[in-house]
Amino acid sequence: MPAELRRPERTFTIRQLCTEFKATPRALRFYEDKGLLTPARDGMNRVYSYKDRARLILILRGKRVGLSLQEIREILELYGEHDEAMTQNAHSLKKFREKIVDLEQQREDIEGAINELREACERLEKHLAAKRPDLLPKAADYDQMLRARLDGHPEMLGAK
Amino acid sequence: MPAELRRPERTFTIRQLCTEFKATPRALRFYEDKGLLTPARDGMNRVYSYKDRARLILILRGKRVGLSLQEIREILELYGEHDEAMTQNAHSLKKFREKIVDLEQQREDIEGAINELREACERLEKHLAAKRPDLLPKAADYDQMLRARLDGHPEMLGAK
DNA sequence: GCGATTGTTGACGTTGACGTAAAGGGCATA
DNA sequence: TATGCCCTTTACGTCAACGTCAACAATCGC
Repeated sequence: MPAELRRPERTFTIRQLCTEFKATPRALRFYEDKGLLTPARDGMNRVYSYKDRARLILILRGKRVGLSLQEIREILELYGEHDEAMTQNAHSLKKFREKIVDLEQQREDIEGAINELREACERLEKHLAAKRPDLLPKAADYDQMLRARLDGHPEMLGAK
Repeated sequence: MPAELRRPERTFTIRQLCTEFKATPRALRFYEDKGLLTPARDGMNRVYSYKDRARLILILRGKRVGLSLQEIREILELYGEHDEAMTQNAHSLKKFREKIVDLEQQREDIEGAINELREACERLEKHLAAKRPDLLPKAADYDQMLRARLDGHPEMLGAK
């Protein structure tokens, strides 16, 4: 991650975050509406801190693994005030454990789905290779795709 | 898997499948509407074959990993007529490969999310243990949850 | 000063995946 | 015969997660 981004006093405009993470302003405002983000203001304009940016990363990842905004908010709130009503934290704990079980199941499902898709691809390739080899996509296309994924945010690869 | 369920001539009512997989009749009819299922009929009533049940399992797993019904249908169609328009299959192939990359990313995300949730749980537990040990859930609860998951469909554990 | 760009707040529209209610048929049990 | 229960279809409702559009403010370059 570039040192530039790590400087705690660094701030971001809504558009900067949007282009960085391929989101839309509407989405960020929506998250704010739902209480997942609370950027500062400069007059009317939103000013996102480095912490806000970190939260956004968590939000987006949460979404990718199928969490609802509501669930994501619960998780984010854990990083906030630690000395709230304890019963609520006990409740969070329970829900988190449930979610872990959920995610482990999901991981298994994904393994299975990947395997099935791989097999389906193999069958399709054989089928195509036999009858219409001209339609076979080049291996380069796949490379291209992979690179496109990694290009965007290399710093997220090992992000904690 | 009980031999009973494997007998190819075995059929199921809508309600049987619903209770088995915790779905609703509305959902199954909806899938049928969208072309993902095509059960036989006995008069007006739907009669699901063993194959229909297998498709349903695939549908539900597809959903769990975040596939849309549309995408699931494409996959299911692959198991059907193999000699359709080849260009369409070439298109499917491309989309499948994209989906695989997608799922691999998702798997990474899930790993990360699980780790974070585990850490969060640990922090919470320490916090609670220190201040309100009475609120700590028993380990037995977690066991209970795990068993509840596995109870339902033991045959799905190794399902292909 | 003017247009372009980027920002703001509503308010309404959209899409996917169903839920729900209405209206009815078929069969069993009391 | 009536009371349930489960099945059917058709049609409208809902919820999340935004998209889209309108109307307006602030700032930048020229």
